[in-house]
Amino acid sequence: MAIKHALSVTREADFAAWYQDVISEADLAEESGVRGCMVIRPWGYGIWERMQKLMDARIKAAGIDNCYFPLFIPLSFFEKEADHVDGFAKEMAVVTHHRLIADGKGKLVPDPEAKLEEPLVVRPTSETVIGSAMARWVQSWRDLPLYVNQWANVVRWEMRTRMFLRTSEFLWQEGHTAHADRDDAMKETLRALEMYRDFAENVLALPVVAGEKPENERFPGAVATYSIEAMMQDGKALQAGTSHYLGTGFAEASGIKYQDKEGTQQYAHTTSWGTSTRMIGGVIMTHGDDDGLRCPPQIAPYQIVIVPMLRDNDEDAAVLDYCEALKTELSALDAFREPVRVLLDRKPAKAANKRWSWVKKGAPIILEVGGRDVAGGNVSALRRDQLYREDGKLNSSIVARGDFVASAAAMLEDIQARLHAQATAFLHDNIRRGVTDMATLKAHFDTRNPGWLEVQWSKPTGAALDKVVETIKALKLTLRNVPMDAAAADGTCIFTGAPAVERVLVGRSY
RNA sequence: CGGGGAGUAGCGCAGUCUGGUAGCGCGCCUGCUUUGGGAGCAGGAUGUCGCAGGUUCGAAUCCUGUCUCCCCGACCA
Repeated sequence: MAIKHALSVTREADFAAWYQDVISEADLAEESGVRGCMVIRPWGYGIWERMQKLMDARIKAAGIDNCYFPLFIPLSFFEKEADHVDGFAKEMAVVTHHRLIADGKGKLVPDPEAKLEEPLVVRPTSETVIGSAMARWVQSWRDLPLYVNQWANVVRWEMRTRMFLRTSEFLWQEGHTAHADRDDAMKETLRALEMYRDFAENVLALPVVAGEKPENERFPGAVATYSIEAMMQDGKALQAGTSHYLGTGFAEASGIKYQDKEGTQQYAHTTSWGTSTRMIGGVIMTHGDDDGLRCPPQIAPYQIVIVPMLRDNDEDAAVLDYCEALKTELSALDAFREPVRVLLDRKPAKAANKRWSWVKKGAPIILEVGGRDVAGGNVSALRRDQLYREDGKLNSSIVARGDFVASAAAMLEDIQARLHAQATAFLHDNIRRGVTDMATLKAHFDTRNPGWLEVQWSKPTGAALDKVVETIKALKLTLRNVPMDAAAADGTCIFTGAPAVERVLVGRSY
């Protein structure tokens, strides 16, 4: 029997359309009418809140506290760091007036009298404004290292936007640190990278490759940029988090100086690192299936949803009482060292329709409770990661209530583990190694969902690197990163023929 | 920002070429019948046709401008 899936578009038929369908059908987000900006709906925002909570705990565990800096940054701050300006100038929203005036035709227009002396840009990232504060806060070597993090929205006027993956406004956390020397700053850069890798793997169930970005992919103004790269189900790469060692460039631009133990003035070495709402897109494209999202239990706003089967008769009160008691019992459980999050869906709609809406949203476990379950002391349980039986029917199983409650926490942890295992197998199966010539590389990327290649290269710089980038760009390919755990090079560079020095990932990307 | 497509009810669309005052399906509401797997029948509600100008006796339809979305580039988290 053919399975009738909840979505009308399959991943196989049209991955891009499927992605948008999941976002819409799972009530994650929608268009706002403002160019490139989205309305994040409660289920989508709930996922973000879970990400925030668990990421914030990791940041705080590293001894880093939160703070908040202004949305507006004086233009002059940006002009101080040349590479940074080059990188962001083309995509900044600028505030030039502070008042509107009626034009006499029923319209409001910027009041020419209210033009700002110095335009303000809406932050695309906060290195410059935080740098100016750090310059005040850092005087002595005793003030270092200095750590801050902020949760904020930023605006980058991108030419082409996609829900969660690239929106004009997005939500993120940005960590900024200042250190006495390169070693300490680099240690922090790599600590943040490892924090992200751990978060992606263990919270999002998102397998990633951590590594250093090639020179051409560096953050504007950075000395070194590291990333975690995740592989979507269409084989494309998604940069899911970045960590930058900024050298002394930003410190020189902002005047972050300290007196060392010998009494001489030194520039601090700074870092910055961030993760954003883009991760939600990564979760969708990693764990989603043709029935919608499969939300990893750790970030599911509700892990267990109880759908009562109400029939507008006298039985309903007993069913609801049973469900309330069940909810109380399940809420007392712990999974992943937190109370289990349970929702009793009391909306007056048909049970079958409510069930499918939770399937599309990706609630990890859906419990259906009807009069017969109440009478028999059972629940009907449906695992989102095991939706169908082999015959194509829904894989719901009727189990004794006590047995379900006893196994619920372990079941959630099992769902999390299986999603991770499945995605990890996909990642590993789709990284191909051993390709040493461009003809084979080209042929490889001529196939459907080619995944990535890990190739040996000579790490060219400057014009030589530009040439490599140009060559692969013609194949719609990018250099993703140099995996930290890749084997040592032992051959020749696939691009230049020179002796290879390391291995780099090549693939299409979002 | 360049090339292409599109904006008409909550959603998906027809109507636009050939101007005459708004339609279909789903959804929604009401009633009845159903009820353990996305129900059936009947009745009903919902539109300044993206927005702003213009042409015309008359504009969803023709003209100009503009905004937003989708696809392909360029750009990027």
